[in-house]
Amino acid sequence: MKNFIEKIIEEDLTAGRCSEVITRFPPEPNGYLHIGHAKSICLNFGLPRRYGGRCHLRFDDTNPEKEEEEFIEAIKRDVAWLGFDWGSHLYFASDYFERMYAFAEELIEKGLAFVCDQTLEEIRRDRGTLTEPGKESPYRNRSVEENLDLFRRMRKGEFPEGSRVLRAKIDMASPNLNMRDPVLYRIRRAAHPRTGTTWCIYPMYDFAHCLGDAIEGVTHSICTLEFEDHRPLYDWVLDNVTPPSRPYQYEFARLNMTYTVLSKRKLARLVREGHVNGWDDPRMPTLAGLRRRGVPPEAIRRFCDRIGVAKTNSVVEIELFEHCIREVLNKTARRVMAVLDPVKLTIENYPEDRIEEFEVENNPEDAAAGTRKVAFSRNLFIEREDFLEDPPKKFFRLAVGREVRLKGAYLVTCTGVKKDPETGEVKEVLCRYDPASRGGNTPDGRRVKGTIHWVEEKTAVPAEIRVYERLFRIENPEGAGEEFLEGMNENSFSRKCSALVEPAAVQRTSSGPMPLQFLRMGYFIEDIDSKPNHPIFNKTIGLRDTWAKVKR
RNA sequence: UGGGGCGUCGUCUAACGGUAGGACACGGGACUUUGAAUCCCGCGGUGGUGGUUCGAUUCCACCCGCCCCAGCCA
Repeated sequence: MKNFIEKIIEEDLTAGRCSEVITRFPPEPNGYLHIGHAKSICLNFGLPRRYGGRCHLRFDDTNPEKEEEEFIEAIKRDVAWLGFDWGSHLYFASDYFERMYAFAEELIEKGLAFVCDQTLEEIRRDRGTLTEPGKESPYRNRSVEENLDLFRRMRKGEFPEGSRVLRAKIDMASPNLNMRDPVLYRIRRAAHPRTGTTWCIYPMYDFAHCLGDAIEGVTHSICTLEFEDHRPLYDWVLDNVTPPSRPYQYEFARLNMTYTVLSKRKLARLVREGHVNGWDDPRMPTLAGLRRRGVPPEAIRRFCDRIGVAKTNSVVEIELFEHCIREVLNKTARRVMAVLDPVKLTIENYPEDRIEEFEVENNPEDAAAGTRKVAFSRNLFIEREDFLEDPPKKFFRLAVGREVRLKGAYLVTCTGVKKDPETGEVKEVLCRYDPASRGGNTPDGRRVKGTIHWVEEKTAVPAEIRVYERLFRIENPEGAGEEFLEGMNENSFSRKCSALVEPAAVQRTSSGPMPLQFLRMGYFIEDIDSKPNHPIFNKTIGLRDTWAKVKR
């Protein structure tokens, strides 16, 4: 299946308009990358992978007031983690400032750019409106010599910030506002993270981006739909200077996802105002957050494959993303047993001092994952929600008089329950086991509907488990404007501080945290805050839960 | 109301002018030592009106709806 950009590329290749595909992923280092960027990254890096060529990582660092070194490093880390390699092609728009400056002088010499002394307010006022043409600047007809002189003095720092700009001389009556003598350069005294104070004039996006593309020999410059109106300006600049190559811009629809905000401003606000714990909070749709949450990069790549690339504004259901996460984790996550909310289970007819070991599989989807041993005794813990005093008809788990299988161990029948006399809370569940069911088998062929997970009291390891839900309870927080915070889910984060996990869950490997499936509960991964004496796990995502639907 | 874009199952996305297909979601069933996974089956769509054509999602006209643009942000 081909998307429209791939069709364009195939035509270009066939027609000989280019011999290889050179793309670029051009983030501005003013925030962290998120799942929406992943769509662009997969597209830009995927195209040359498919058709031959390369993709550059280019930082669009033309606004020193907003950009930071921290973001540059974070972005590199995230792109690499996603699985893409820019090789030696790491670039910065700021590397081209000198050459861009020369192109600006070329425009001035051709009478196609002028230095404008109007204030910001005057420029705005004279731009006109959507329905009325703008008014030409009184400085529009300065001589080439004067413009050159003024522009050079702008560069030297002779004028205060905001006092003058360089503008393209195009058409103040254009129905496309971007063509009404757009600003090309402005004066900014801020220190740039890379060029420091060597420059005090900085090129605007529309001037810098197309030239960056041309300098790098980019063939297909792919961006999002909101830049469609800028394409005439992209072309104008390249058509009016002598660029080293001639790239073309194509636009696709950015990703939107239900229950998620993806605008950089809103994400930055969540971080700044402390609604989440940083850019890598596991509830964040940032790549750093998803990584910490335990989402494998492969799942993100698959997701980007499946959502496709088109020009239709769309909102992808988060369920598709969740499906991709489960799909990958199901094949790769080691199974272990963990009880998040423990209640004692005592097997009355099992000897007090006996300990058995059972061999269980590490991943039924992957025989190569092998098996491990789990300890079993008279005293266990099970999930509190797996016992019900007053069970509904279709409840397959434990209740007085009912039999269930303890995964991998024995069948047990519930004989009673001990409760706190004050609160009525269940303190302990009592049962008797069937010695003939060792390993969870039923020699007599009887069928048990329920199989529950458990941990053994003496060997279980206490752990903290951090449970994350969707950050927003409303489907379209992005559409809620500035009030999007009101759509936040107050229960998006909770801790299970008295969880118990089997020892295999905390076995460390040298290659970083491994995705785990806590049997019947979901996928989890050890958090970076985790310590050997205080293991912490993040819930990546729950298993599909048909029972939850039956209950409803 | 100027300009630019976009309308296909609930959602996302395909279909040289020739049987509207896939994925997710949803519903049902089989299987199951995870109420998971897996496997079957089902559900459902071309914004509207005309026109061209043997035949239109595709071409044309008009209409309707949605998105983007008035930063010295990107």
